[in-house]
Amino acid sequence: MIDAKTNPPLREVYTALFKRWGPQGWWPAQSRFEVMIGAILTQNTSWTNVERTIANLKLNGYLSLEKVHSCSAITLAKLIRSSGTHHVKAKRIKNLTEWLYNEYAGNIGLMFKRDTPTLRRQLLHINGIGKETADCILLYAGKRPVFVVDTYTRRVLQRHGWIDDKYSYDEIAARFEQLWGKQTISKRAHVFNEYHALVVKLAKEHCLSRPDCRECPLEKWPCVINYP
DNA sequence: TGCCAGGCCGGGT
DNA sequence: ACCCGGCATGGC
Repeated sequence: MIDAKTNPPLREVYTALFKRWGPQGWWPAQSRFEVMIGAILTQNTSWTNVERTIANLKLNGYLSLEKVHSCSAITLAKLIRSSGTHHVKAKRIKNLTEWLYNEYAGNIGLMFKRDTPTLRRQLLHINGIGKETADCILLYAGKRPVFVVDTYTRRVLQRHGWIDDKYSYDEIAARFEQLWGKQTISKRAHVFNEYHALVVKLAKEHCLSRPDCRECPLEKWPCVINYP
């Protein structure tokens, strides 16, 4: 007996989303360091505000590890003001760069030679980097096959009755990761990259702005609860 | 105008 | 083990 709760159609959902919108080209950045900074800046913050910040950092020549590491947290905070909670985020970014220098001599290439479980554990030890931020770095800067679970992912899954709200981050990620378990690492990384980006697109451009959900790519799987 | 955005931490039960 | 306030800007 297969019910949607224990066996949600996550593969079919991916197919439907990808067929509808195609590849999303995430993460929008020109370097791995830019991905890492962006992952912290976007915590509870809209991407348009982060874009402003990234542009400002670039304009002032602060989009390099060396520069960010050598400046003060106050200086950095002023530069990233448009992302909100800037004093908190300046400290978090400094924590990250300090760790990069202490652990990897400021060499991001060296850092990404680590295996995924070790690297994830290390990232989670940095104050200001939680599971989603760590996984964004692993997936979008490191091409590791980890699934990023954000609030949009939870909402979409809940809305269709595929999870209840007590599911942990790791349990949800494992559901996705297991479904592509037999694929190669690069194939999984590619799918998880596009999948997360497509969920964000679905939530932002459909579910949030159109509660009626007409033309929804997931109309084959009707919503069972109202969108929160 | 008030509410929210691609979270996370620390202190309190 | 949960629950909650704080952080803070810019867009609708």
